[in-house]
Amino acid sequence: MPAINEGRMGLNSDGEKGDSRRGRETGTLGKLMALVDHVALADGPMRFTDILSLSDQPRGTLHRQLSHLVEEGLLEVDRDGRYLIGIRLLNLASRSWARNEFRAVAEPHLRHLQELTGETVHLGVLRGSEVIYLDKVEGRQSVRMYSQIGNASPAYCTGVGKAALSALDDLDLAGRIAALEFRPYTQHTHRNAARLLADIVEIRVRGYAFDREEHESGICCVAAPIRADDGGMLAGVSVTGPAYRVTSQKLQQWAPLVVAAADSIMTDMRNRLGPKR
Amino acid sequence: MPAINEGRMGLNSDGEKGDSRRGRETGTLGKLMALVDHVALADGPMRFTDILSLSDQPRGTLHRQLSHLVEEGLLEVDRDGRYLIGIRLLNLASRSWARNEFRAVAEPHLRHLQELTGETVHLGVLRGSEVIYLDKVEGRQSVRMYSQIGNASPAYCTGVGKAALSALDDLDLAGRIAALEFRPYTQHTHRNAARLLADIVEIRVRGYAFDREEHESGICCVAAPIRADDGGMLAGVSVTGPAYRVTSQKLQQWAPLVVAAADSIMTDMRNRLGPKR
DNA sequence: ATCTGTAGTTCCATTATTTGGAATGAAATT
DNA sequence: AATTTCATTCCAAATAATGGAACTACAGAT
Repeated sequence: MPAINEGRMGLNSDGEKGDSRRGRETGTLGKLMALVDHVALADGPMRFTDILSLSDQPRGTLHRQLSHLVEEGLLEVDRDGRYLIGIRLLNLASRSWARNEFRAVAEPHLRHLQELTGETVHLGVLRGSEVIYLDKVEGRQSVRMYSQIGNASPAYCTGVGKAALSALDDLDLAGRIAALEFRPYTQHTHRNAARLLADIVEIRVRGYAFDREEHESGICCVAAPIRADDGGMLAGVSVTGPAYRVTSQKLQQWAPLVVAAADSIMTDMRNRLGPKR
Repeated sequence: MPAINEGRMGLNSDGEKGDSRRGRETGTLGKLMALVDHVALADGPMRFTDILSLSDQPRGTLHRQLSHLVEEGLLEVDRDGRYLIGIRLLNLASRSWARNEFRAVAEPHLRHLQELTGETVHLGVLRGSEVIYLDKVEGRQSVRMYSQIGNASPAYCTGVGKAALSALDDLDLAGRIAALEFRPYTQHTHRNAARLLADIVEIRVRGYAFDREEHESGICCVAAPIRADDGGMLAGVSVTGPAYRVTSQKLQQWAPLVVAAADSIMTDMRNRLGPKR
């Protein structure tokens, strides 16, 4: 089965602004991180002038900002003076991943779910109106494992994303949906808020979500929401596979397993965090 | 300690080429990233007061700084108000990794090297006096796949690190070594600059480096340097395995293969970058 | 209930950093 | 050689960060 990632990376993170524009300004940091985003979202290395045209800042200002980012290792310059994302980010991220408690708690359950179903299992957290994949367990180890982890996908057309959205209260949900731009990745992608909301209502009743080729043709999944105790964090777990193998019956059959895995993760989180402190 | 640089010390502490110096002139960003580092390096979530005791800043200042970092997603707060590394970093890092040209060019060669030797192959880049692992190809291991990617290890006691150091000119090398703190990870770890320098001289002559349980007991490797065209970036490739399986003979036997892989990667980089623009 | 200590948050005049227009370099292109 | 494009440096003015202190919240002890 072809990986669910690689070629699409440039596209899927493009359209939507991952998090609704907060009224708050973070001053200097916000401006700098916006630059990092520009460089991260670009298809390749960017020249000074490329960035200048995207950011509405004067030359002198931009130049110093980029210099600072490079000095801190958040960006790098290649020998042609073009800007790239720096590897310091990789280092920071690997730490954040290795020490992420939620991920560590979930891992055995993901593995178990993978063994039960034989298909790929994903763990993703909701961030704004995107899902960021925190972990992935595949059957036969294919190589491009890391490529999926850390990837962002739109919440409205992925199983994990819709499952997580379904756990939001109406107000919050409405806010995030308002920030969406519905982009037709496949013939089955929801085209508007009404269709998405109808789907989410069903998901709330059922307790689990389906994605039948909504994000990528030929890829289906069933997913269940994971609610954090404090409600601050929402996540989801899913079983994903190619449509020719993962039939509707299979999805139905796996749904209780996925829900059970999600519940186990929630329970473990509560148990681990409760007595700890 | 035999002075390779006694008289140069004054010079290279001033030299601004290597970024090993923490002479931060990045203003606000530098202070903020130092906080991110503190949180990233901690063993677990940190309370406000914990960070306060590490950073020498007033309460009010620190509070606002942390707020900004959280708002930008570089940090997160858990339900107890403790600070963690944010997943936005994971997302940025996955992009930097997926689009890293060097990694992409090297990958097939790493895979080939893995097949030839049957052991684990690493690709790492030198950053200051640390090595950050960019990629890893394992034989059949199922679990710890990306635990290594993005990790930083000291350059002076890893194969990849020593190989990369050996490609530096004397001045730069002296500067980075001056910044080192020799920590005895194992019985075989170099304890001082003299021993390390002697090793590096040998590596320069041979063209490849050994690590015989210098960083981790029971783990050996052979590594070769990868010099970037512009000299700005240095990297290394290595074959690593457990000492009981990876004997000295094996290391010797693999050395030419590792060097050949490194050379192929260099060639490919030149060919890809040259005509491209 | 009150006191006391610890942890976290907010406020605002002062201070230091960032800003941005314009001038200067440095390369390509004509 | 002249022109255009791109990148870098400078410095007065604008703005954002600073830090001391006052304030809230909560826990445990008296």
